[in-house]
Amino acid sequence: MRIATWNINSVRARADRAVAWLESSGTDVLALQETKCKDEQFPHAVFEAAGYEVAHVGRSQWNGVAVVSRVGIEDVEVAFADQPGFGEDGPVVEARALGATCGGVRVWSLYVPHGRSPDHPHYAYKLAWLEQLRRNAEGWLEADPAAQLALLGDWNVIPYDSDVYDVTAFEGHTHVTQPERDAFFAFADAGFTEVSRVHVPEEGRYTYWDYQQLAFPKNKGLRIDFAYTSPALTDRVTGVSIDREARKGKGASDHVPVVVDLED
DNA sequence: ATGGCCTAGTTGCTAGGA
Repeated sequence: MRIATWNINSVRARADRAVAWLESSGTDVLALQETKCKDEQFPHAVFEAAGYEVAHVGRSQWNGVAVVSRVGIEDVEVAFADQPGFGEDGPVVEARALGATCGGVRVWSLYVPHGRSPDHPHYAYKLAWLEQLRRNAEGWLEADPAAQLALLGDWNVIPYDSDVYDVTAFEGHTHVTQPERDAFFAFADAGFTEVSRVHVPEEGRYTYWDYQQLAFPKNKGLRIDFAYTSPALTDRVTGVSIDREARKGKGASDHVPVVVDLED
């Protein structure tokens, strides 16, 4: 089975591109982030015509996450327990996490809050969000140590200095602060393995390139999209790839898919 | 090659992204 994660940066603008990629890559389950639409606006028909079922949560033009699958979708959750919210007029739970069981694997599509700047309330929200997700993940493993869990998504954290083209460009910014990195690595402490690092250990293998200033041709990117797997699922992983071909051409998302292969 | 921001809504500017 082949599973993947991709921040699509508007599913309405790129539904055809996403389905073409699903078919050409032979992907069975895809976690999408930043669909940027409400549920009723999601282009279901485009995916269904290709044989994929869709579970989506989107409440506005912002955020939005989905799981699409051709091996079934069961037990959909549109948030994790006690998922922190954000808002000027009181916290509102955003469409940033969706869980679904596909082909026996519990897949979570995750869009971690950006943080905006280290002194912005969004930054505290980001840390709280990651901590509460990690508590849930620990609980899922505690309840079933043999659970096959995949935490897939745009983590909005640059774990190592080598995961950015020039770390000095991020001084004073989010993504590289120690609390964010600690929150990211806490999932490893909880028993999960970030399998893209295992199979794609080389530096300069980014998953995101800004649209501006020829960032992609110059390979001035960030590595911020990751796949954490539980021990039982890690045992099944045969390979991981980052499909930078998907960044090419007019109309590309600024992120590319991270693909995880599992033995049957 | 891969090419000098993009998307959607409150549209002709603004917010958000990283």
